[in-house]
Order: sequence, then structure tokens, then C-alpha cells
Amino acid sequence: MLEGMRSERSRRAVLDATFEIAARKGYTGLTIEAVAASAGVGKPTIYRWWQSKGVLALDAVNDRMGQSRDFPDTGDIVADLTHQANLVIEQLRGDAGTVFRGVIGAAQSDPDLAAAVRETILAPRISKCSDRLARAVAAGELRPDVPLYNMVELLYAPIYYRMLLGSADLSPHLTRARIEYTLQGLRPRP
Amino acid sequence: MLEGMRSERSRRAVLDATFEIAARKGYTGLTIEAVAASAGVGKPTIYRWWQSKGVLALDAVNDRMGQSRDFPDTGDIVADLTHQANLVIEQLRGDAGTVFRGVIGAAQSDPDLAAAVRETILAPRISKCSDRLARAVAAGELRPDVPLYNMVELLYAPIYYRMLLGSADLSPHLTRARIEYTLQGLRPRP
Amino acid sequence: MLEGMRSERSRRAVLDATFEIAARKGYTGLTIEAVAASAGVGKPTIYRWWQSKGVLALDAVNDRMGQSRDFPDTGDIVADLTHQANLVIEQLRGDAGTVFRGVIGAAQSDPDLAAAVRETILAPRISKCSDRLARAVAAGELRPDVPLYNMVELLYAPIYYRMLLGSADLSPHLTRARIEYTLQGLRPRP
Amino acid sequence: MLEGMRSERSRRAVLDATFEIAARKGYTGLTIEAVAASAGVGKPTIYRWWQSKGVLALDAVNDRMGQSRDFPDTGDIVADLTHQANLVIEQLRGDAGTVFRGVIGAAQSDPDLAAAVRETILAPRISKCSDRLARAVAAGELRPDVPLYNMVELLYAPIYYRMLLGSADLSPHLTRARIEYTLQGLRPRP
DNA sequence: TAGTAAACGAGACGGTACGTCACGTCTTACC
DNA sequence: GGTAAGACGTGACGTACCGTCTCGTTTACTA
Repeated sequence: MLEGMRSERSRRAVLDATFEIAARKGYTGLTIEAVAASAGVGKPTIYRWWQSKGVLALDAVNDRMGQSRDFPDTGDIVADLTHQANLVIEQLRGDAGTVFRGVIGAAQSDPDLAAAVRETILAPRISKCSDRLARAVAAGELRPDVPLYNMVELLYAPIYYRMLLGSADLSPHLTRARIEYTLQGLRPRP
Repeated sequence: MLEGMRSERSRRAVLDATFEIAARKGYTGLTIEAVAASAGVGKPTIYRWWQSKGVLALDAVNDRMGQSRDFPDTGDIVADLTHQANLVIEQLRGDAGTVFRGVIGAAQSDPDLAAAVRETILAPRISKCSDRLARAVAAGELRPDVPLYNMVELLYAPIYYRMLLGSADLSPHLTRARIEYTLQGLRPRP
Repeated sequence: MLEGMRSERSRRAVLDATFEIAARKGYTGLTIEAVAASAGVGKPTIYRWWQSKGVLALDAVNDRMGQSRDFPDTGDIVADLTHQANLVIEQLRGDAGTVFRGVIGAAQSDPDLAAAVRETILAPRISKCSDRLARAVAAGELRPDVPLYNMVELLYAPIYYRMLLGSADLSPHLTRARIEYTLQGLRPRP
Repeated sequence: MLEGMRSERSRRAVLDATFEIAARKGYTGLTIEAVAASAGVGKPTIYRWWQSKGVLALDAVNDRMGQSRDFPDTGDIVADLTHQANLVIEQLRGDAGTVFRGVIGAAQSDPDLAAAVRETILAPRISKCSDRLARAVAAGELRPDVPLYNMVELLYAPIYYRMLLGSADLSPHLTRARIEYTLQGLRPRP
């Protein structure tokens, strides 16, 4: 997407319209036609740059959520993970989370979209988290025999479970306790 | 409303056709029209009994997955949970899991369907698991101060995370180790 | 339709409901389902006694319009025809005319219905008119060499033309003049 | 709205398919779906350009019947009217007449369609006929005190009556005699 | 007077067509 | 030369009625 000014203007309008419609009417109410109309853009222009409604919405989500941030490293692994987890929860509770849920939903029957979700959203964040956990392992705070990826999963899976299948809203309320339980199981054997 | 013989015949044909089409062509390829045609049933008959494609597919999934089973209780909580988790994983790897994934996907932008998923699929299974964990708490094997529902989440969230967001296929491979880590954090303080 | 009280009660309710619905919502808005619901009668009961929506509506029209009346014979053929024509026009301008128009419309692509219309509505009236014209012929007021049926047509066709194809409402306004012109052409050659 | 090449191709295919289906299966057997399928056109394309089945069929009729023709003027008013009436009868006896009957039938419960029938079919023909009659009045062949529109009605109403309500087929057999009777009543008083 | 067969109300059923929506492609006109 | 605009063929949507088919339930006649 290296095109000239015209293209860039369209790109912005399309992403903004996509996000706004998806947030307001839900992923189901998001249609290419509505985006085109709302963005003042022709449908073929959208199809030229985005393969499907799913990747379009994913692009809009990424556009809003921004890059994944580096983990803090205060030396306190529980505090650092809790802090970061709460940031994620906060983000998922907003409009971006709503749209993201829709994208994940669509990805359940669209492998290409699922791969794109993993690559553009999950992978960078998993990577950042792994880095921090690696330092904790090096510091002797966590067992060295559990693959980092599995640790990340244990920590984040409950958040996604709540978002995708939970009856109650996501809440940062018990994050710290949960992370403590989880890390308890990942500490080196005494 | 009495469901006479014809109704029951139709119901069976519709659920079977739904499951078969959803498994073969994916949730996206599942259409009411195709179900009606394949089941030899009129579309209005489907709409009469099922509110949406989502609840129809959910019904078909429930029809195939059957009732949730009681947990075994061998006295070994790790073994019992591992056994049951592997049964769940096995089920989710089959056609029922494929269709179920599609239903969960659709539920991301359909609150009614989400509620139905929780009520008909998750709640009974959570309840059975909670019962087993309660006995473990009573036996002093697990901390009494963590709500049972949270324990269940910690145990099952990674499975659903893998199914819905994971890059690799679900596999029962490391289930036991994972459950050991998790329970480690839930044991009573020494 | 020789059945007992039950049948007769249903017959009345069905004919009344049919007429009322057809008058209020137009022939297009008349459905067997609505008639059944409004008459408090099962659909099969209607299908048992009436072959189609068309003959049902025709029955309702006949029920309301009543039998054709004998022509007056004052000795003044112009006055008698004018009087009778105005009665017909009056009837066609009311609800019965509205429903009748719908029936005639349906009869355009339903030969059975067309035949029924001719037999139950037109034929008796044509017959009565022919009788009066026959007396006028016998009295030397009209040419004997024009078939009576053709005379009737010349007299009544303009009324039906107005009803079925006219832009203005039917009106008795110029009936007398029109009949005078018409009869002028049917008088014996001087 | 510009009708480009594709539009025109579709328009032709739709009108042809409409006429052909209506002629073969009757107005009742004419469905938008069948037209779309037979014309190789999408249903929305038909709904985009035609408001209803009725106006579509009317368009098809007009397409086949062509423009109304000017009346001949041989100086013999009876001959001219007879000639033209026979042309009309001939046209109404063909497929166009069959379809036209269906349209008129539908117009009985569709005021918009009725108006369209009058405007596109009847009005131009009435106008042409009126012109010829006006010349006959000017030539002293017909009474000047009868509105031309009423004269036209007297002349054509029997044809439409036969088509819409008659038991026998339309036939040009007695046209001349009928017109002579009718004009007899419209001649100037001696 | 009780028993029974019909006709009944109700309404689900397999269908057909409806008119609409959004899809993704393609063409035209403009800038 | 790329773009907005939007018509196109396609196909599924969810709805309205169709005419048929059980269902019990009256109800009026028969025994």
C-alpha cells in the first residue's frame, strides 16, 4: 500500500469507516457496501486493497490498537505481568475489543483470517511476553523446563476465554490473584 | 404444541443435514436453504423451530455431542482431570468440534447465541467439573479460597484458547503436565 | 352444500369474511388464510366447499348482489333500459362492484372462473334484458334483424368498459343520452 | 441513469422472456423468478427497472404491439372504423391479446397498473380514433353534440366486452354491421 | 340414551415465489 | 490512469400463502 496521496486518503477513510461501523453495528452489521458508502469510496477500491471483510476489519483493529508495547521489567514478575495483563484487558473492553471479537469469530471459519490474526496481533504480543518470561527464568524465578510459549498460554488463555466464552464482562478485578496462582505452578521446584 | 410423528421426522432430518453440511462445507457454507433442500423440508419449517442458523447449528452440535458426562472420581484429582480433559479434546478434534468452532465464531456477534452456547454446552460441563473440584477441596487437595468457577476456567481456558486461536491442532499431548502446573498453583499453602 | 347447522354457520361466516376482506383490502389482499382466521374456520373447510379464491369471492359477490331483478315494462323502452342500467351502475359503484372487479380480473387468467362469472352473474341479467328487448321488437320499436344478444352487448358494454378500463368513476350521469344514441341505431329503418 | 450496453441487452432479454412466458403459461404462471432465470438476468435487475409484475407484462405487451397506427381516412367513416376495428381485433386475438388480458385483469386490483394501461395503450389509440371522428363531425357525417370520447367508447366498448367477459372468441365477423348500428345513432338529426 | 361417523377448528407440513440484501465483478464517466 | 459511482449476475435471506395432511373435538344422526 505504497500508493499516492489519493490512495492514502481512501485508505484512512476506509479504515475509519470500517472501525466505526463495526463498533456501532457489530461485525454482522459491517458490510463492504456500507463501508464504501460511508467512506465515500467505490467498492472496487476496497476489493483492490483488501481480500475480504475479515482482513479489512482486522486491519482496522490493528490500526486502532497500535503496536504491541514492550513489557516493563521492574524485577517483579508478578507485578509486571499483572500490569500488562490489565492493559490488555482494558483494551479488549473498548470498541477495539468488540471489533476484535467479531474478527476472531469470523476467523473460526476462515483459516486465512485466523493466520492473519495470529501473525499481526498475537505473535508480536506473545513474543514480547516470552522475552520477559525468559528473563524471569534466567533469574531463577520460573522453571526452566516449561516452554515459554506454554507459559504465555497459561497466562493469557483465561483472558481470551472470558472474552470469547464468558458470561460476565471482562474485568481486571482478580487479575493479580489469578497470575499468582498460575505462576505458583510455574515456580522452580523447591 | 404437539410434535407429532412428522415433526420428529423433520427434526431429525434437519439436524442431520445441518451437521453434515456444516462439517463438510464449514460454518460459512452452511445455509438454511441447503439444509432445507438436503433434509427434504420446507424452509418455513426450519424457521418455525429454530430462530437462526446459529441456534440450529448449536442444536446439531448438542445432538451429536450428547450429554456431558459425570467426572470420574478415582481419588486422584490430577488423573481425573487429565482423563476428562483428554475426552473433551478428543471430541473437539472431530467434526463436532469443527461445527462447534463455527458456532462459537457466530456467537461473537450474536449475544443470544452466545448465551445459548453457555447454557447448553458450557454450563453443564462446568457444573460437573466444579463438583469434582469441590470434592478435592473437601479432601484438602486444593485451596478452599479460590472460587470453583475460577479453577475451572484456569483448567479449561487453555484448551479453548488452542481451539479458537492456536496455530497448531489441538492435541492431548501435554495435557497432564499442564494440569499439574495449574493445580500446583491451586494447592493449599504449605 | 346440504349440511347441517354447523356447515351453514361456517358458510355464512366465510362468505361474510370474504366479502369484508375483499372490500377492505382489495382482491389482491384477499387470502384464504385471512378468510379462515377472520371467519374462525379451518382452511380445509374452505377448500372443501370452494375450489379457489376466485369462486369463493364470486360466491360472496353473488351473496351480496342478490338475484337479478325483472325489467320493468312501462311501455317506454328508453325509460325502462335507463332505469335498469342506473340500478346496475349503482350496484357496481358499491363494495360489491369493487369485489366483482377483482373477480373479473382474476377470471382473465382463469377460464373456469370466467365461465362461472358468466353463468351466475351475466347470463341471468342478459336473459332478463333480452326479454324486455324482445317485447320492444314485437312492438315494432326495434329492428327485428339484430340478434337480441348483440343488442344487449351494445347497451351494457360501455358500462363494463367504464368499470374495467375507464379513468373516471362510473356515473349514471349520461346514461339516458347514451341509451338514446344506441337505440337510435337499432330502430327499424324508416 | 444511463442505460449502457449491458442494460439494453438485459432489457431485451427480460421483455422477450416475459412475453414468451406469459403467452405460454398465462399471466398467473408468469413469475419474476422464471423471467429472471429464462432471461439470464438477476431478479434485482428486474426489480430495479420494473415496479411490479404488472408493469413488466404491460411493457412486454407494448413492446410487441408497437405504436398505435394512424387511422386511414378514405372519406368513408364506416369503412375506416371497420378496418381499424378489425386490426385491433386481430391483434387482441393473438398472443399479445392473451398477455394483455392478463394485464387488464391484474389492473383491476392495482390502480397504478390501471393508470399505466390507460396511458400507454388506450390513450394513444383513443386519441387517433378521436381525430378521425372529429373529421367526420366536421364533414357533417356525425352529430357535433356528442363528446368524441363517448363516441369512441360506444365503438370500442363491445370489443373489450367480448374480450374480457364474452363467452365466444373475438371475431371480426360482424364488426361492420355493429359499427353501422352504432353510427346510426350518432348521425346528425334529420 | 349412548355410540359413531362426519365435519369441524386448528395448525404443522413440503413447497413456491416473493421482494430485499450484499456479494464480488465489470463498465462507464470524470478528474 | 486511476477512481467514484453504480449496474450487473448471483445466491441466500426471511416471509407470506399455497393446498395437503394429520390431529383431537364437537355435533347430529343412528342404533
